[in-house]
Amino acid sequence: MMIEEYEFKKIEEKWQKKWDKEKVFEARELNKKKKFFLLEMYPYPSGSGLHMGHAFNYTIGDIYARFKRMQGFNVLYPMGYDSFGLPAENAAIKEKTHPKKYTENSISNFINQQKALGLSYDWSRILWSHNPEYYKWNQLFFLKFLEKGLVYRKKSPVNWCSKCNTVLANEQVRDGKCWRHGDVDIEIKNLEQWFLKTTNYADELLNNLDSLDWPEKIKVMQKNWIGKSKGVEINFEIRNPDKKPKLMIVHGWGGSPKENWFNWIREKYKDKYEIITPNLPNSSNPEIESWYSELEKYKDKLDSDTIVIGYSLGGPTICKFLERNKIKIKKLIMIAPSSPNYTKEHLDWIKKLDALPEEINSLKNYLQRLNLNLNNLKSLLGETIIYLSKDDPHIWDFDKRLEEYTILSPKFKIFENKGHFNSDFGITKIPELEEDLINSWPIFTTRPDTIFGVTFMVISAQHPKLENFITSNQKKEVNNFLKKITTTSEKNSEDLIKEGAFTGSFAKNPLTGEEVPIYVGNFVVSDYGSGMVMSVPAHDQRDFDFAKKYNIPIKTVINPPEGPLRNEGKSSKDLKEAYCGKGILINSGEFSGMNSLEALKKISDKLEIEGKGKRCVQYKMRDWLVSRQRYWGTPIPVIYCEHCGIVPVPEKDLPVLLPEKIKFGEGNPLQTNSDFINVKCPKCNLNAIRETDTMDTFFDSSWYYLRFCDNKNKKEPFDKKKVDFWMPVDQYIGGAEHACMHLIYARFFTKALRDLNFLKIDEPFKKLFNQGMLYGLDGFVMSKSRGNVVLPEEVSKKYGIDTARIFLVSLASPDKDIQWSEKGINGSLKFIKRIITYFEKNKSKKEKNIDVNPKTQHKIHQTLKFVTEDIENFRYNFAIIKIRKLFEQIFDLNLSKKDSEILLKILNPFCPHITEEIWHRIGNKSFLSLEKWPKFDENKIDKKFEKEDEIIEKLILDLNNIIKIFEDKKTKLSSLYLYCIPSEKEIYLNNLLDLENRFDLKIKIFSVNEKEIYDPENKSKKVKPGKPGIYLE
RNA sequence: GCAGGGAUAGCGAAGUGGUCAAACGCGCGGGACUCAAGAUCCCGUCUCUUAGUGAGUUCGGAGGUUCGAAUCCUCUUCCCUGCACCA
Repeated sequence: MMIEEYEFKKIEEKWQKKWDKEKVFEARELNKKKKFFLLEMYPYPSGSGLHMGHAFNYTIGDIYARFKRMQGFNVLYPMGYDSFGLPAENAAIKEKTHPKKYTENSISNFINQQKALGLSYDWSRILWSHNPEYYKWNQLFFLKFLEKGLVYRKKSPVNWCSKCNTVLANEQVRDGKCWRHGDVDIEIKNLEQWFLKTTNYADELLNNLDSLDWPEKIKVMQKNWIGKSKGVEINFEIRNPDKKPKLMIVHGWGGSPKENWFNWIREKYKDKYEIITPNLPNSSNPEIESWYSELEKYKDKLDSDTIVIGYSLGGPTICKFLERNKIKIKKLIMIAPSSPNYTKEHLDWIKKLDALPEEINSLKNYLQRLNLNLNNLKSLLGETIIYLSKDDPHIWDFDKRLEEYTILSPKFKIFENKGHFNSDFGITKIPELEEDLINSWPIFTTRPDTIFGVTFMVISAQHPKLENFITSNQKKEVNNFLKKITTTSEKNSEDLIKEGAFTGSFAKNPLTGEEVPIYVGNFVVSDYGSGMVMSVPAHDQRDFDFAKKYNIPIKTVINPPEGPLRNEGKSSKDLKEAYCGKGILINSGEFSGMNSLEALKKISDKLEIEGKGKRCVQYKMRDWLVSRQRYWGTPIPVIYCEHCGIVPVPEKDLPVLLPEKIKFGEGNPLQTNSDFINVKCPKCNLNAIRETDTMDTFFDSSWYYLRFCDNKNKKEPFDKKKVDFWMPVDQYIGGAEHACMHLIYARFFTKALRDLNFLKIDEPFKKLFNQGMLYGLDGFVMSKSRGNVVLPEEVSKKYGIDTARIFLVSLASPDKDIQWSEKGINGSLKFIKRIITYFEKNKSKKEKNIDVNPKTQHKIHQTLKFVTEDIENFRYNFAIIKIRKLFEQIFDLNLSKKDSEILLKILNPFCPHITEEIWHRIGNKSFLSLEKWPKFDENKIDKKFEKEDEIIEKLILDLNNIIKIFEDKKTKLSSLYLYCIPSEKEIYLNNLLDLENRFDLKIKIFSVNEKEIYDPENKSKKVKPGKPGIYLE
């Protein structure tokens, strides 16, 4: 049966073909066996093919799959390709070919290379994301998310990579650079893009982490990424001496700007607001167009800093106006608003009115034409507050009215006895309105205990509302500053000096009443909290640096619990740094003397009671920007219609196919493809255009594991029952680089799909294993461009793929990064050869003289036990060591067929081809890969053998030492006399033959208490337990 | 700066209170086999010493806790990975 090295290749191919042909590794939904879903992160099929790094990766998974399969699990171990994406598109452009052709070529190379590694995938489950049968479901999910409000479109500052020619998600920006192009600074562009509302699940994503069996490192990374902080949102009243914000008041049907409550507001707020009071048509003429034409006059006056009050019918009227003109305002206050939509009940109610028939008719007409789309309106309103009274005679169904407006997520203020707010009391009797008319900004802080130390505010230089703060006096200074920070490209935030400029506006501290200046600064993040911070220079290092630079007062309000008082005998100029710790409050009014923790609670309470703030949580995590301005991805299934706005592609029209005939040149080829862009609007059937952005490829990889459960389904993304059967993934294997991207997105998807009733589970990946990275000879990550790739084909040509597999996993524990080097691979080859030799020898011995020594049994079963545990826990390196040791120990023994087959079985996951071949050659017809994993017999394991072994090993060591000395003296030895304590005599007797053979000596063993003892040098006196006396001659 | 992980014999890499001069592999040295080479097998591989022993110095560096530390604590140097002005 002699197997020679040159046969390796032939054997590998032979078994790979057989496994394929007999569908050995195909998974079925069988309930008899326990399921086990093992998954590796599906690879991007790189054009440069598969290198040793991949081989390392997949070997780790394959060993596990084979192990679990033999253990009797119903294993699902699939493979697919993350085949959309920028690199393929770029490579195709470079090589003047089509991305599809390029990608499919890469995939088929990948498959061949993977098969050559002997990986036991269920190839029937293969999938690739550029397949319309796959990305169709991306589009479906997108639409479902859109319906549920989990997808939205927003204009906001986004990250733009000039080399990728597209926007990037937050997660894809590192150090202000592109994740793919370390040399490209990210530009911030203000674009309208599609976002996935990942933040909806921020809390669940965070909380569930504890329940996951994942490496601590990944969990910590996700925790930091989500970045939850608890604090208080404090309202600071803002004053721009130059410019009063606008307050528009829209009266109701039959009203006029002269109403009593309106005069009251004008009087009280004339200093704080520029008050706009459109005089709308009266009740005898509620013609929709005439109302609009009046409002139209004020169109350009309204801005993002404006507050609008709409009373009664004025509420939905102003809503319609804002929606129609897409005007963003800061706050909408609706008092006793009419229903946003015309309904049957509405009509019934109108009929009951004591009004002229013409009036009723025109009101009916008005309402019918209102046709308000609250969904579109929502994004235009910064904040919405709705006043309702339960006894309002104009509301026919109170709960329904609440529900109608819920879509705007307003703050409802509910009263019991205010009627339609137009009684004799008038609206002046609602103190809450005053609270809503404060022109304030919420400021998030985790340290409300330092609020008495606020000496200035800083708004982000990137803030979209920055303009509202700049006074004409300060315009020049601010613009100079803004220009400076966009031109200096010291993006390394490490060295970024805190800079800013005074905007001219002020903010009023809600507790002290003190006014402090508002600065614009380069160190404030625009989309965290409200983009403005309260600065307490005495107790925050950043604020301190800033205050020093611009000579802003520093007010100490906390003394450290220990150490010198900070405010005593020291002017702020003497302070060297901020004190950021806890302590005792000073200079803090009624809170002075409390410790920080107590004050934090008390101050928060006070702010909440007085309506000046509220406790809240903030997350660092942002919503996931999924639009990409590139061709090679899933088209976003949306149509823009001039009349109907954003219209989702109807589900029946899916998939929106990515056109194959395209021209690369300037920008995204979809934009220049008229066949693709021009469509009829599904709603109104007029000409419309398609969205030309495609989806981030992380969208594809967020649910591919679900498709593996049912990859050929043409009717739906997957059969729910099949997903319920296989999911969650029992063991996921992949690199740590995806901690904050793929692994968060996939978790988000699972939760979102759960809430859309696609599946039941909360978490997709029960266990996660991070394999290490394989570095090239030069110490860098393997990549073709670096020229340091090692191809598995080359290695396996020299040594065989089984050798390579064993070598890779015995180098180090699989979670460690390793550097490739062929150094040492000979050891693995030697081991393979040893296995072959052993079975060759064993076979020729046939069934004679079978070793039945309990010690041998102990060794086999002990090893079996360890190896099983080691593989289970990904300690492959240990498993190999233990198997090697066992071979060493039994090499010369003639084991029973059953015992020797145990050896083959436990080796199979590591070197499947050669073991399968041996299995076959020793006369088995079945596939070794489908054999049962041997069970160790606890009864055969006896620790006493371990001790015995130790003693004998030591003896051998000693003997070797002594013999060497004699050899040096050229003395020939023939006899060995051993003296031991009586209880150990048996041990030596058991090993007598072995020792005699080994040393070619005649051996006599004496117990020290024996009378007839031959001991010329009194060696028996040295005897200790475990240490015999030795005499040689 | 913050968070996480490292530094172990010529190299790779185990080892987280005693059983540790430290698994295993590579490399290297010696031996067996061979005309020879390769392959294979056996032995050795911190230093000194020795009939199998004993002693000393080691686990990035410096201290400490302990009867006892590669392992625990403090400080420190260097390396990697992630995040980064998140209020």
